[in-house]
Amino acid sequence: MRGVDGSRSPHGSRRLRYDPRPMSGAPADAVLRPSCDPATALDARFRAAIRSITGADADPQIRVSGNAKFGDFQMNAAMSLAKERGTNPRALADEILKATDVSGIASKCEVAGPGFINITLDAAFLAARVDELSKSTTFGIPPASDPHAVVIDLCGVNVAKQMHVGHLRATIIGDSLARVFERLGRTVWRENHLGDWGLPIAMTLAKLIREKADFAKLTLDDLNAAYRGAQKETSTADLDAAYEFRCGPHRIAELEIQYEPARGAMDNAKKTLVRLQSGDPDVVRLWERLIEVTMEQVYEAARTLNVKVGPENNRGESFFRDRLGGVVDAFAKSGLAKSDKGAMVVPFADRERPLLIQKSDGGFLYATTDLAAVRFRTFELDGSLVVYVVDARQRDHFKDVFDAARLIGWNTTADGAESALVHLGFGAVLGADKKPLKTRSGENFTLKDLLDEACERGTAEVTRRAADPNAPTHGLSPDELARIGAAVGIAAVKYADLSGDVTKDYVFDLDRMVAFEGDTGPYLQYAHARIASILAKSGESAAAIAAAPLVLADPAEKALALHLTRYAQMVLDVGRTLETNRVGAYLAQLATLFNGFYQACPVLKADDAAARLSRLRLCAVTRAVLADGLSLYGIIAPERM
RNA sequence: GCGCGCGUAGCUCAAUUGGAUAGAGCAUCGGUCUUCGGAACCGACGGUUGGGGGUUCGAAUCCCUCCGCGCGCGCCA
Repeated sequence: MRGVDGSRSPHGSRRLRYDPRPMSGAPADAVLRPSCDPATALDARFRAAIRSITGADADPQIRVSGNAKFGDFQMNAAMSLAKERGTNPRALADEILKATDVSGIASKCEVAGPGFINITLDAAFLAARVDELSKSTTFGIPPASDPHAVVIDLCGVNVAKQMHVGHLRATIIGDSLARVFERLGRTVWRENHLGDWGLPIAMTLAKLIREKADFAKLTLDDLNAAYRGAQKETSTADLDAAYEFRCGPHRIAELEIQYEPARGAMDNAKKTLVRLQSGDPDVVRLWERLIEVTMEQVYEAARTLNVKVGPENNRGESFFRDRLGGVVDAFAKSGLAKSDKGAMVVPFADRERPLLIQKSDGGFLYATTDLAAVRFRTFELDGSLVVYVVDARQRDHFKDVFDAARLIGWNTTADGAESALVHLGFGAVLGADKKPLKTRSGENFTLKDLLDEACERGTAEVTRRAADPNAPTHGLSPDELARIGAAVGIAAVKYADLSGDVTKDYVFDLDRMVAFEGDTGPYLQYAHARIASILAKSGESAAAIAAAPLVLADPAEKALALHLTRYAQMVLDVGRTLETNRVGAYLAQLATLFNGFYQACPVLKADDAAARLSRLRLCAVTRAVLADGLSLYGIIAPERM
């Protein structure tokens, strides 16, 4: 089971990175660069100048200026290069600047501070980049160079268990990453590694059979209750402890009698497991019904969340059940696994803790299934990148599994390309008291509770505003308002989660999550709706707007345009770092810059027709980028709200 | 005991991956306001980046150390 309530392993490193093209052999300068980003041209020009001076290929370190007063970009390489050469950084910056041809790109370049080169872009060059971006069907993102697939392990739901707030993260972070890689032109596999096999499921099944439950009418609550009941009635914790602490024979005998029913229930569960494993059609049918009932909630949550997870993504533990023996054999034959106290373990050179892949009773473990899944994902799904969006506490587990996979060479695709195996461990879900929310304590928010609440609050807010006769939403049907309200409420929840560092712990605060003001999902939706409104009111055709020449005269126009051209690089960066919060930061900045532009530059009331059309075009490009960016979070951008 | 992670404004979080004066939102206070959509905009207040030391032109970021909090540690998943 992939449960977010699992009890294993801590965080991944704060900076989660992997080499996106590990064995492709491509030279560094072949790294994808969007041509609509001015930084690409600047990089090429300064790189050439540096090569002419030093004779070496060095990163010119082109960065967006942290402060607008320094211009649009800065080149930072002079300082580190001067250090290597033992020369004066400012003098080297002067030399580089003299040797750089910035004609047609920059209107001003100057050396500042300890050796920065501040660059102000030429307005016409910037306008041309926006023009290029607006004509691109991929928003300027170059075609993917890696033909292999990206595999994303997400959702992590367990059969017979209610989804709770923790599953929100595994689901929407995974889906968002999948959308990013789809935007980058990669083939993406969303893998829902269901906990649908093994003793816990058999225990639940055995209990339901014994109690003659009506499987046709089973609800998820029934399953949940049976799961818990089965766990409880088979527990022999006190007895196990008595053995462990070598209690006297009298005490143990006493407990043996007390726990006789538990032994019986467990025996019964094990017999059910054997029937299930041997393919007994009666048991298999009931087992399938268990999965069906469980998954209904997942599909419903996915619909509500606008997440692309359905039956086609189900590939759970049961899928790998016939491959587990092969996993152990492969490790045994290659000499990587050895017998230890009757169990099979894979030892590691750099640490004490081995990876247990087979129990002394012959049974397989979580790790065995994961190893089978790694092999499937790299060899059969052709994944050169396999991302596991799973609770950060399972870090040690994945470190072991990935290292074992590398030892045996399963981290390669069928054609021999190296696969990056990455655990994206998200932080714990904490309560207002900063303590982890306990699962199965009965009182905690289920995922459904959260989503219902978000949709209700969103609908209430939209309905309240629609009561104003001047509101664009005035007069819409209750159904329509509820549809928009749900989009707003869900946007609030998703944005609150995805716009932070997902590897950090997460304070579950419903009021904050469904806030509609400030740096929120609805703020972005609002900006989108407002732009859509302007475009609709303009009376101009989309074709006329798209063909308008761009004139970037006002600083607010330039600032907005510059940010638009950076969209492609931002998406590439998310693909490289798996940091979904970059999308949110970019979009919030975009909305803020648009609002600044909106404040400073009249659009419909512009002084002349050319400026009006140019500004309408900026609006249109901004709207398109905003909508595409929101789609990377799976957030719907309504025309009115 | 061993291992891992975290610590930034009152609160929730950023910081272009080592760059210039650490930025947003919320909250508080003040302003814009007969509006191209106020779910907005502008401003003020708020910081010894847990403490200390080190590396260098330059550190929230890298190294060491201490403090505090959390997580994990082979026959569950």
